[in-house]
Amino acid sequence: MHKPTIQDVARLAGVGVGTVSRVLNNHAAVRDSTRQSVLSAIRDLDYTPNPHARRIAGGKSYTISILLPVVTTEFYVRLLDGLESAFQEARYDVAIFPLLDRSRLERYLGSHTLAYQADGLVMATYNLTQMFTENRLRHQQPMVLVDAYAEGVDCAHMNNHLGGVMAGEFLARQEGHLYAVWVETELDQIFTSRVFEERSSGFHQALKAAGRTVSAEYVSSFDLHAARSAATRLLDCAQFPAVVFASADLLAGALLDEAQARGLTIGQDLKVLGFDDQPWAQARGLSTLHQPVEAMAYEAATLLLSRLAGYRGPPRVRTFEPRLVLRSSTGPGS
Amino acid sequence: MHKPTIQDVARLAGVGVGTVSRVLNNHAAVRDSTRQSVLSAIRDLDYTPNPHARRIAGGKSYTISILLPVVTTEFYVRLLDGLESAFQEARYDVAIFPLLDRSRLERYLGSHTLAYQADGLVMATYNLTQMFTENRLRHQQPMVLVDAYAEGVDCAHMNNHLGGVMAGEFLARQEGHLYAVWVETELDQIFTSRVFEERSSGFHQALKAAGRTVSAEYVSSFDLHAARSAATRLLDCAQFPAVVFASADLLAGALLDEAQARGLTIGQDLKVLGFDDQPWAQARGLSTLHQPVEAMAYEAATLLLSRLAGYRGPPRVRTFEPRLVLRSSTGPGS
DNA sequence: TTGTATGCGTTATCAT
DNA sequence: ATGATAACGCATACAA
Repeated sequence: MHKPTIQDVARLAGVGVGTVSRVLNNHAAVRDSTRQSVLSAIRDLDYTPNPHARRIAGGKSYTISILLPVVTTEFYVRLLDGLESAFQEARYDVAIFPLLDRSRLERYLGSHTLAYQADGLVMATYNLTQMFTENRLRHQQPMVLVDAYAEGVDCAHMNNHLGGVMAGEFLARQEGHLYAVWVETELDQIFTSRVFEERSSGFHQALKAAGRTVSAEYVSSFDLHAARSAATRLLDCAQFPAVVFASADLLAGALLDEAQARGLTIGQDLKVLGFDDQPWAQARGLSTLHQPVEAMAYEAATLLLSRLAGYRGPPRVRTFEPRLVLRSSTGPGS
Repeated sequence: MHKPTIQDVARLAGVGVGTVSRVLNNHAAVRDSTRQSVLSAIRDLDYTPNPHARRIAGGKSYTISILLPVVTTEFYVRLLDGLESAFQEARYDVAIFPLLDRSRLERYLGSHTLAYQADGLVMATYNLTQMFTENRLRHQQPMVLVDAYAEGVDCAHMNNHLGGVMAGEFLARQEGHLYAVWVETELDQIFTSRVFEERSSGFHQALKAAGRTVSAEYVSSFDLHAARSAATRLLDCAQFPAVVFASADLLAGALLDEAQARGLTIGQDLKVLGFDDQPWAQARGLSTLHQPVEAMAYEAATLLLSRLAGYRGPPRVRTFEPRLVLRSSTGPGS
C-alpha cells in the first residue's frame, strides 16, 4: 500500500507516463478523451505528484517560501491570507518561515536551507536594502518583496508616505492642539521597516502645507504596555482639545483606554486617528487609515507567479494606497 | 555555475559517489584519510546535499514539519527555540506551519501537502484527541505532540494540573479573599487546548483540600484588552485584601496595571500569582509558575528523532513540571 | 574499504 | 497525439 505514483496512474489509464505528466502540467497536446481517462485515474487512486521528484526532474517543486517576522499582528495574518490564496489558486504550496530573531535569519539565509529550495521567495517587511547592497542575499530563485521596497526586485508595498499625508491633511482641518505618537524603530535591527518614518514624513509635509505645527510628539515601542505609557505621558501634558495622530491602531487603542480612564470625551476633548484598521477599530469607533493588505499580498504573489511562468522583464513596483475611514474617535466633523 | 552535486565532490576528492554518500551519512566503513579528503572537497565546493534528491532516493528529506497555532506568544517562541536547537543538532531542517485558522489546518492535513512530505511531524498544543479518534489524521510518518497529550503517540507535555495545585496550595496559605482569572477556551475550536481546564482543576482541588473557597472567578480571552477589562471587573467588586490566581502572566500583568492605576499596594492589598514566567515578570516582580518550555520542546524533538532513528517501541509520555517562582507580587510571605 | 550500477518519481526529449 | 527513454541528484546493494 504505497503512495500511488505516476506509473500507477499511467497503467490504470492505459497510457504512458509521458501522457500523464502532460495532463498534470497542462501541456495542451493531449486529446481530450485521453485527458479525461487520465484525470479519472488520478481521482480513483487519489494520486498527487511527489513534489520532491518534480523538483529533481523538472527543477520545480511548486513550493513558495514566505519569510516574515513574527506573526504577532493582525497585519501578518491578513498578509498570509492574501499570499496563500493567490498561491493556492496557482496550485503552489506554501512554507512559512517565521524569522523570530537575527540568528534564524542567518540560518535561513544559508542558501542550502529548505527555504532556498523553493521555487520562489516572498520576503515581508524587511529592510532588505542593506542586505542587497552588501550582497548577502544570493537568491538563485525569483523573489518578491511585500510591504517593503528595494531596488532591483519586484515589490508590492503600501504608500505609507501618502498615508501620513492623508492623516496630516485631515487632522490639520481639526481644531485643537496637534500631537503625534510614533513607533520606535531600532536602528540596528534587520527587522526594522521604514513604514513609520514614511508615515511621519508624509504627516509633517501635509501639516507644513497647511501651516500647522505639532505641539509634541511621542515615541513608543510596539507593545501595549509601552503604548499605554506613551498615552499617559501624552495626556499628562496635553492641552485640550487635543488632536492626535497615532501611527498604529495599537497606539490609538491605548490612547482611547487612557482617555476613557480619565473621563475625557473622545471625539471632542480628544480626537484620535489611528493607522491599520484593526478588526476592533470599528467596534471602538476608531477613525483610522485602512490598508488593503490582502490586495497587496495577492498582487505580490501574482508578481512572483509571473516570474515563475517565465516573465523576464525589469523589476516591477506595485504601490497600494491606504484609505481614510472616519468613525467617532475624530468627532462628527466632515 | 550550477549548484555542486555529489558528482562534483566525488570528482574533486578523487573518489566514487558512493564514498561521498557514505561519509555524508556516517556509514562507518570508510577509511579516515579518504573521509578527510571528501570532507575537504565538500568544504571547498560549499556543497550541501539536495534534500529533494535525498528524499527520492533514500526516503528521507531530513526535514521536520512543525504545526502550531500562532507564533504570537512568548510561549511559542521559546517552544520553537527548543525544537529547532534539537533538530539542528541532529542536522534536520525545520519547516514551520502556523495554523492560524481552521481552513489552514484542513489544508495542511491534505496528506499530499508539503507538511506531510517531511520525515516527521511535530504538533503543538492541539487538542488532537478528537482527530485521532475520528481517524482524520492519517500520518504515515512519525510524529510527536508537544504541550499536548493524546493516546497512541509520543508526547511531551506540561503538567498543568500540578501547576494548578501548586498555585492553589500556595495561595491557600495567604490571608484574604481568593479570586481567579481564567482564559476562555472556545469549545468549537480545534485549536482549543485543555491547559486552562487542567490548571483550574488542580487549583480547585488544592483549595478544597485546604478547606478554602474562591470568592469569584473571571474569564478573559487571551488578549491584553480583554485582560484589562477582566482586571477592572475583578477589582471593582473585590474585597481586600485580595489574593488572585491569574492563570496566565498576560492576565496577571493587566491586573498589576489596573491595581497600580487604582493606587493599591501590590503584595499587600492585592496579591497576584501568574503563570508562564514571561521575560518581563521578573522586572515587574510578578510571582508566577515558571514552565521549562525549552526543555519540554527539546525532549519532544528527541522523542521524534529516536523514532526517525528506528525506535519502534510503544508511545512514550514525558511530563514536565512548572516551578513556583516567588517575587514581590505575592508579598514577603514565606 | 571503495567504485559501479540500479532505482526513486518525475519531467523532458526524443522518436513514432 | 502519444509512448519510450534519458536525465535529475542521491542512496544503496552489489561487486571488486
